[in-house]
Amino acid sequence: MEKNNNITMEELVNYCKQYGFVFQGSEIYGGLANSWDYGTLGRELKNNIKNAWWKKFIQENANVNYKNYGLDSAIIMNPEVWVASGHVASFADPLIDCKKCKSRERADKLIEEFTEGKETGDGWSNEKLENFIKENHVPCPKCGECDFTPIRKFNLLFETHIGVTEDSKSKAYLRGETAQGIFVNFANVQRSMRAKLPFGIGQIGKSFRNEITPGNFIFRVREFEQMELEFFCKPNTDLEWFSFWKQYCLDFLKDLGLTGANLRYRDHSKEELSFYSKATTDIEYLFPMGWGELWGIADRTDYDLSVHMNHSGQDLRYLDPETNEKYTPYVVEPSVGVDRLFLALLTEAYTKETLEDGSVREVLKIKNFLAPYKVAVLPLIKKNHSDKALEVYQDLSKYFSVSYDETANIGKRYRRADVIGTPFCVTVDDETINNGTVTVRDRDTMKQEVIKLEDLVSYVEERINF
RNA sequence: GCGGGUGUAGUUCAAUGGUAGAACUCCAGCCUUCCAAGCUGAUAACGUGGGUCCGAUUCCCAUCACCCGCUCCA
Repeated sequence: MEKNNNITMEELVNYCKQYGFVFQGSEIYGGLANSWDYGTLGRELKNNIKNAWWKKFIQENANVNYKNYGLDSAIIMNPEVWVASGHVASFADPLIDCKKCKSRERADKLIEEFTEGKETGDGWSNEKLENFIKENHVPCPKCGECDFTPIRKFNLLFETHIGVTEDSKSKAYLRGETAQGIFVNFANVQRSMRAKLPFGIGQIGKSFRNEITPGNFIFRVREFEQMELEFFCKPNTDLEWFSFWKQYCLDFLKDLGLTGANLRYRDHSKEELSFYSKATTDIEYLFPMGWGELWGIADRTDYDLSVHMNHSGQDLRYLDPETNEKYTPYVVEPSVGVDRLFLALLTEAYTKETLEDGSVREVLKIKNFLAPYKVAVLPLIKKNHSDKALEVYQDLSKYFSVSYDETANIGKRYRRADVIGTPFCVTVDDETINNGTVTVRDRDTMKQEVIKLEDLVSYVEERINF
């Protein structure tokens, strides 16, 4: 299987732990499966990723043909939202285990395969599914036996209760995607922003899914962060916008520093398409464990707004001011996981570089605007220059995320900055005290430049923009 | 969920049924006017719970976690 050989997953996990990007969740209690905590540098990187997305998908409106609006909706919503969206029903796959070989199967899929598609098992009760399997001796595809456990439903939505009593009336769900918060607020945003089609609503936030099989470090976890844009457009213009956003997302990824060789589109086949979707394309990245979905771009048609209209009884149609027609907008959804993007960026950026003298330099070659720290301030000699260096550190901290390091010799401190991707090292020496100049050293070229202290902020500012 | 592997310091690796060793890292100090130098010192580990045993990091069982492969994937 094809893999990204730049770094193994194990090395990446260690790197993240060592330098404070990602820690095992609840580590002192033996961990909790598939939960990870973002450390000091991880939070910076994650935040920079989110800011970049927000800038490109919400803030910037260079294209006069549309406008995108921001939103931050609640994680816990009225449970009817999830009934309407179909999550309560379809997140509950009917799963059975083979008692002989312990493999787990979907009962409806087994029947579908067994009958070669004549029966799909869709919408059947558990009893009906179980009876059909027993009566027809549907075999386990692994071992051929027909000896299954009863059907168990695994609801992928996390359940919780509102209020202090655990009665069924108070049942609520943690959102399984941020998208529904957008759909239920479609009319609110449209009205309050006086928005005209086509327009998008985007938000960044945590979502929760009881995944059957999580794994691969932060690639698939039960608590994750999404950046979703729901782009509303006139019916029959959806495929154009679908193509548009496909390209826009790919360009964005390249702007973040992912290389084309590690990116590809993968169109969903008809069989694979979700029931709501007319077309779906994944942008996949070549992770250390192989190709994996990074970004899903889906043409959701008018499915979402329609089901919410039906279920809530509210009119969510759009009155087109040009034609005076009322219609339900179509939706194109580019949806990307922050954690996956984080993983992709570290996979891409981590570099072991052999220098001319044969020594090896570990360096995180990440774009400047994504780097956790923009500048490292270093006194050349601790006892001579740290007072002045601390002054510089304090001043720069007003503008950027800055680190300070006075331990060990200057070369070592340069390397420490390299390994976490800090683009600039500012060294304070006698010249700083006497002439007000500092040496700025570049992470990628390892070249140095002497500049005036008063020019430092603008020097860095010019080089860290997205 | 299945199969395989691995759990010893922050990291990489040793050894051992009876006081767990090292390298790198980190920290303090010395030295040092620009790319992991050197010297001195300090901190730091047997995933968790049972069992066998006089005694378990070592053997056994369970469990937890991670990695690899499959499976799955709104």
